Amino acid sequence: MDERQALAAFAALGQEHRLRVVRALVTAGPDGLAAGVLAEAVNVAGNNLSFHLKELSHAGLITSRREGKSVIYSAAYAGLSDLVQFLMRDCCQGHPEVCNPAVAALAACDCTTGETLHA
Amino acid sequence: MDERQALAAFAALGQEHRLRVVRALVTAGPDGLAAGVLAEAVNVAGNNLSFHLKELSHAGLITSRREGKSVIYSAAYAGLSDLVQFLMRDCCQGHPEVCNPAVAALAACDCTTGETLHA
DNA sequence: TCTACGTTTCAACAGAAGTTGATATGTAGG
DNA sequence: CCTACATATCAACTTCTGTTGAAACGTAGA
Repeated sequence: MDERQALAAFAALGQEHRLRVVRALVTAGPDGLAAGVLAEAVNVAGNNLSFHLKELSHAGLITSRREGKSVIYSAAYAGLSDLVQFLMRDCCQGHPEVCNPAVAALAACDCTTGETLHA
Repeated sequence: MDERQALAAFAALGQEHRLRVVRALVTAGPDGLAAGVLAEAVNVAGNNLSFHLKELSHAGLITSRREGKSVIYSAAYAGLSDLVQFLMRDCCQGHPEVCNPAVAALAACDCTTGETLHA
């Protein structure tokens, strides 16, 4: 991920409705949510939400697929990871005092499979 | 860190000059950089930079201290960590497939002291 | 205290971003 | 094919954000 992509991703996440959409989609998991369901979840008009979804899609943070009449959106887990990687890369330029708290935070996250942490 | 703070932080990082400032400060380490030096580094007029620095400060991403005539800015490592934690917290809502790539990315970062990773 | 230097504040402007309502596309069922 | 439903697009408006130039503040040395 280069600066331009990171910039787009951060800008996308720096908007209330879009941040809520991403959180809702990440929570929803790989199955994702239909645009209409999302619109209700974040309380945004459908046409307006569509605008934000396009923006998030361009930023590489979400993906979409059609299922019948609905369009299902889901979190782009790879994109989110890349963004974390970008932050980590920045924090690692010889100054471990930034990274270590993040590592500790991640270690406290119990969703890890144990393959990498808790070894 | 609550949503409002995360929102402010993401919005702050979603701006070219501010992202460059943060990267420069993170790279510079705890000693930080004077406002004038930063202005040259990111090629932004002093008064304009001051505006961005205030914004980053409000977002909790940087701190400042006066040293003689200069004002020295440095990265708020705790704030950056909190932001990472916020992303991690979101990604951990029962869906390890998001978290694991991030964990792998962090594991590849060689700035860790080895206390948490590489165990 | 006067001057020089570094930084910040302010008002004004220009441009971008978000919202809204109307309209269009695309899909399924009768 | 026609209708109903779900989503997307478009143009217009409003609001927010970033930039600029002028001026103020605060600090250090003569």
